[in-house]
Amino acid sequence: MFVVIGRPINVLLSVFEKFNVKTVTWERDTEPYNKEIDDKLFEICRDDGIAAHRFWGHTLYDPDYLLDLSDGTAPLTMTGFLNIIALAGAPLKPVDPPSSVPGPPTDIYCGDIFETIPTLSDLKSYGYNPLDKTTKFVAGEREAFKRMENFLAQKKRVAAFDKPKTNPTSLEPDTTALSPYIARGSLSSRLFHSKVLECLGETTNSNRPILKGSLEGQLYWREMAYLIAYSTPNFNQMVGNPVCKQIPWLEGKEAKSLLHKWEMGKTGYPAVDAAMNQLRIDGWLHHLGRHLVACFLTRGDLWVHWELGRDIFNRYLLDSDWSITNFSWHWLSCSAFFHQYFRCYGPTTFFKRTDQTGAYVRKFVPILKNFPDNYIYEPWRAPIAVQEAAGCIIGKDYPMPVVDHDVESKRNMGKMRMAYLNAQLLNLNFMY
DNA sequence: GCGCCGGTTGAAGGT
DNA sequence: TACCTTCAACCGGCG
Repeated sequence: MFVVIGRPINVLLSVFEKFNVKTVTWERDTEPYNKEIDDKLFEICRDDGIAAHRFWGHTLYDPDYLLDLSDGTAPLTMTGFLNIIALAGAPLKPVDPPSSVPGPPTDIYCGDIFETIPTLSDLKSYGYNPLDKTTKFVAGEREAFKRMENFLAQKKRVAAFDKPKTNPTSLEPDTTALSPYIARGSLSSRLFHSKVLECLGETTNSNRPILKGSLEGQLYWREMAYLIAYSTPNFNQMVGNPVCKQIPWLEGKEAKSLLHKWEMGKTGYPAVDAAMNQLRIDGWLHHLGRHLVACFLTRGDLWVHWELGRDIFNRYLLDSDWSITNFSWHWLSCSAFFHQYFRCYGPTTFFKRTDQTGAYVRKFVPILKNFPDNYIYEPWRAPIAVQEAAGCIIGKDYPMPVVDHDVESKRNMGKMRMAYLNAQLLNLNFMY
């Protein structure tokens, strides 16, 4: 592997010239930035008489094929998406790796090119600004395969897997935690899909219903997010995004201050703060933990713009993924796909379902570790004597709640109602 | 235009 | 324990 650094088209052109390249193959990508490079490169190859072969490899299906099957418009519900999948047939199979590849050219220097894979420090001089932290996720394909095989060896767990029922407060991930490997390309979605079916004794040809919460269903959620992200203009923002509800979120100074408290785990709600601390420490957070904090930041409590929360997620998540992260923030903020804004996650109640003693909070907000169970999710309600005994005074050692959830969540439901009404009025004005 | 239905994962209070 | 209803009452798609 060579790593070449610079503006993609520029460095590729210099490599083409240097090695007198006749054929180029590459993997296509759905994100706007890569789409533009893909198309430009394809044109350049065509004009220069270089054979160009580009393939979809990151998703189960060729997104253009799925769009053709759905009249050019991506379905906005999972049910609609699965109808398209029923037409599309089985996903592409993973391809075996080649048994051998040609050796590298001997003379490889052409500008900023690394003969071995550069380290993060090497990249700092190019403006890359990595977080200075360690993670328990070891990088690489070997590790990805090991984790996948370990999970798939638990056949009952694989067969019974139902994402909404997994435990967000488990101290070890209750889900596969393969997302960093899939997002970064260490584990192919097609390989994982075929291994899951193999493990369940299923074939891609049988006419089984696909359960939305199953492992297979999860891969189809990913696929749907990619298709929508691929085919929706301005999908990474609210303005100019045709599927996104226009909602008057907080954006300025006030939003920045609330956002910072949220990011740093200082909202005063232990469940929210524990989840945000895990996000920053581990670079990973359970799906439902993400739901809790994303709802809290946006429509639930703080009314901060989802784009700001999305940026924080992308900074810390090892599995950050342009399509999926944007899709999910639409969902949680009730900006698209999900509209039942009156269903709101409770910052003091949601984690209690799976963790009555607050073990998760005690791990990730250790200042609270000596609070009794009945105050662990609302420590400000503890009598001062209890706070003193726990060695943590609320308002001094740990913040008071940044907002009153009972008041703000109700008020925000009213704001959501108004925003939806305004959207309808705008549509009417447009029509008449 | 209207009504009906389904929508991956809420909370609280039931059986 | 697993499932039910109610609460505030949404959207998009379909007939």
